[in-house]
Amino acid sequence: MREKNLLKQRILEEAARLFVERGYNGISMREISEALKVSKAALYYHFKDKEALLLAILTGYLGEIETLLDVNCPPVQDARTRLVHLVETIFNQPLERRAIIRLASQEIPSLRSEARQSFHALYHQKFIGKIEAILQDGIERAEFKPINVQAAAWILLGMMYPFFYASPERDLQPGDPLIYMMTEIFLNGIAQ
Amino acid sequence: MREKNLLKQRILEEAARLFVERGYNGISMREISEALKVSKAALYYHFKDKEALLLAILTGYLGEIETLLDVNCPPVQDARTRLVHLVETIFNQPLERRAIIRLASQEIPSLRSEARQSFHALYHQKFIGKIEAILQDGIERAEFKPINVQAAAWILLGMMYPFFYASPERDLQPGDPLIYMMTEIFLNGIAQ
DNA sequence: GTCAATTTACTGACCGTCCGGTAAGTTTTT
DNA sequence: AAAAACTTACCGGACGGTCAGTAAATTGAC
Repeated sequence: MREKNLLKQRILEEAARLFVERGYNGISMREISEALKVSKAALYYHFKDKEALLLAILTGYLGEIETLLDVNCPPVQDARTRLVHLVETIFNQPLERRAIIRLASQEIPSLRSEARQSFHALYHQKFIGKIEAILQDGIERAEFKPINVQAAAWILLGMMYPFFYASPERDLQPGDPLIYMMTEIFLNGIAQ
Repeated sequence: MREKNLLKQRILEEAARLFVERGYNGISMREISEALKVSKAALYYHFKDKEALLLAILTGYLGEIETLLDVNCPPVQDARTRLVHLVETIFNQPLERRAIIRLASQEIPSLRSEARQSFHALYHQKFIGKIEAILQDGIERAEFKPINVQAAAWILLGMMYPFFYASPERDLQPGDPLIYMMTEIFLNGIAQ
């Protein structure tokens, strides 16, 4: 039982790396299998098809980030503090993990419509919705202006987006002053 | 001469629409030709290969936006005004054109390395560089804090990024208060 | 504890389809 | 007539995906 599903985990990691680098449609199953030095059919033993592999990567990461956000931004503080912790939580993730957030929003159109709809709901439930909830809470506590929470969540996410690209100069380490700057810019903008 | 290159123009428009919708690697030459009701080979009469078609779309739009920015944000005003006009200029573009900015940053990794490098330079020269120049000017005029202009340009662009996706609710019309809000958030954040 | 039966975790060969791209011929414009 | 603007027919190869087979691990009857 100790080493069970070792290959499955390696497939998830390597495929995530490659999809982030060159996009879902830019990577073939053959390339993934060759990178792992296994047969292509081995991928299909662990995942029904290519789309299932992508979905496993995305939903797996969404689960991770949901847990982290629930732990780091519980609704027991003021909304400002919670937003600061949310941004910090995201940038505490290594760039290769963070980049999966970009992969998700980028590759949603690549999913077949059934999977697309259900994944879109999950993405909102486990990630975007958390941001919107904090913003809504801040408005009700009169910490923030009565803004459009959906749009505000997009804008906050958008500010971070450039730092979800795998590139050394965009790899902000925890504590980088730019993270602080981004948070301040946004919070000052929406503060009541 | 009147109708010269009529098909070429239609190819550029239809391919842009499809690439924006499903990505460069998600659209085949056959699909583009079928959408235009011409043969696939007709595309190859006007464009050397698929990559040349993508590059023509991207560089064509970069040329457009460069002209617009040079006209609307000349270096004869304060940096704040120029940035306001820059954001307005972008949102004066119809969503389907704006979305090409996203296409560019998204599909740069899909280009073969030679084209990738030269296009990356062009992208900087005609677009990102303009934003950085205004920011640099604002810093020198002591309008803005002495920030990292490259990162600040990314953040400004990032804030707009969610509105570069083709979706009705993200289609900000010129004059939408959200545009004003975005600009204010950013400018307040970097103002000296 | 042994050993046959079954399940797990793969491999190698192969499938039909679609891909980007081309060569040669045909129609249309000048 | 000749150049421009296509179409038709085709190519080799890569694509996602499947299938039969198998070595190794696990299980269960005795």
